[in-house]
Amino acid sequence: MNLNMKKIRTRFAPSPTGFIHIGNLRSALYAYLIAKSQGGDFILRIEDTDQMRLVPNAEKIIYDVLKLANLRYDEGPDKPGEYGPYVQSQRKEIYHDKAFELIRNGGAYFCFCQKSDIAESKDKLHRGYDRKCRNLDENQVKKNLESGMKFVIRQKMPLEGKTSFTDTVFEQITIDNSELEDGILLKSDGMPTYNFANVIDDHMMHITHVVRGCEYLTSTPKYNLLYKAFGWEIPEYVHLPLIMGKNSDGSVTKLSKRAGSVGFEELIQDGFLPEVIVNYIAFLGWCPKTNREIFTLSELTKEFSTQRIRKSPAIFDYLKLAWLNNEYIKNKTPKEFAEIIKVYLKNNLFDAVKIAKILQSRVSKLSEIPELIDFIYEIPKFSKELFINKKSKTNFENALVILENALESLKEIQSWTNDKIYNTILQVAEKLNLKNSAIMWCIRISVSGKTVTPGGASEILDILGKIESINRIENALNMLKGIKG
RNA sequence: GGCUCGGUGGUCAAGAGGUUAAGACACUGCCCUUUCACGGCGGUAACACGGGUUCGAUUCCCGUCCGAGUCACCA
Repeated sequence: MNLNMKKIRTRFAPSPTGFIHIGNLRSALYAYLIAKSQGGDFILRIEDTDQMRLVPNAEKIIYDVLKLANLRYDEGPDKPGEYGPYVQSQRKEIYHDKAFELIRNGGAYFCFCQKSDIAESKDKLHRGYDRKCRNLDENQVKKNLESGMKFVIRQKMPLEGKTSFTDTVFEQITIDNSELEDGILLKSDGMPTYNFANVIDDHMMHITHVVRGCEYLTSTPKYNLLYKAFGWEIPEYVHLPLIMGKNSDGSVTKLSKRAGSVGFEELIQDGFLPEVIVNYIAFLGWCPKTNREIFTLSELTKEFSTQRIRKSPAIFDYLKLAWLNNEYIKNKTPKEFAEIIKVYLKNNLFDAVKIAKILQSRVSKLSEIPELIDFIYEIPKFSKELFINKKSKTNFENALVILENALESLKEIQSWTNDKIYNTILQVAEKLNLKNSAIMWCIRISVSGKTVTPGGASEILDILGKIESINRIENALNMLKGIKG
């Protein structure tokens, strides 16, 4: 790194709306990666200037999500730094001062129009505010202010010319100034709009790289005009391609509550591992030089480069996320996985590590677990038709013989281990001159009551233990004999 | 509608002025097998369209079409 270069500082600036959706989190991730890959700082700032949308407890959710995702910030509301406070509602005075400074230097003006008036003055094409107050004479402004009229402060846009800037990802962007509205900087409740606060804060917090979704691409010239009006240096922009969701009608739109409905916490609830979500979203809009797809956060930090960020949007794919989740699950030791699935187990009467082992290759979302293993805790009522299997050639008659013989041999087993159980079953098959799978099938049905189970017959017997296994097989036998068990 | 951006299989996504246009997910065939998975080996499937530039364009340029974003006292 060039020693003359400023230390990189990026920020994640969410609104406390009660949840963090995946698109936001990806912005946070990239901001983190950009800073950390070059030894920079990552800052958290809460943008709570919309008093109408405040959600109680929402700040905590932000902290929790970042913690789970392991995106550690160097400065934030709960981690004081040099440029606080890091919550916008606590910076009201700063914005106020800056807005007035802008009025003094001609970059902004008071507007006394009512919201309702403006709505009427808009033409059919929604061209925005008609700039009625832009040239109010000073005395009138003074009078209005003194009489306590509500006001708003608007940015004074150049009426002609163009504004361009260079984005790290999208390169040169040019917008006609005539497209720019005299947007509101300070609202009538004294709070700044995002458009104003983000510029003030990014500058005052020494943010060097503004990383955000490209929905902000076309409003960036407005911000640059603000920087210019203050005489401030414009930061580097890294606008990210949008993450899209598929709607039920097949159309594709920006990921939101309506489309795709993915919040980070929701995915966790669903049973996706936090590190998997991070790994997956890193690959939505970026990829490394190689074909490798599994990366830890610190590996991503080493590999990340803004040069490889794509411009085109990506659709969020649950299926691929599920695949990745399963890859991670398979890579864990049974003991590690047992720890993770603890909360999904009904009780601890059965060995969690053994259960973990049979689940690892079969689970893509943790939330699938209870249904997969319910039979362990309580065997469901099942029909004896389940004993009929074409492929293993089992039917009521031979099932009866199989179970009787298996029961006898299993009872003999002293050390109840998977290997021992497995070999015993093979011996039964040999003795009866039947396929292994015939014996396996009948036993598995007997102890699980299901045609599809995680794990095979011997693993299940191993988990259930000798007493429970024998008991279940006896019950099955009775059922086959027509005696109600 | 104006403005801005984008367009490689269904999805993610490499790629390069000349390639048999990678890889992954999904789908699918076979093998393995103790059901289902896992694993192994295969398969189907893509450069939106039309003009240029060029010996040669999917790659560069222009137009068309399609898609998305934005146009709030939301961020």
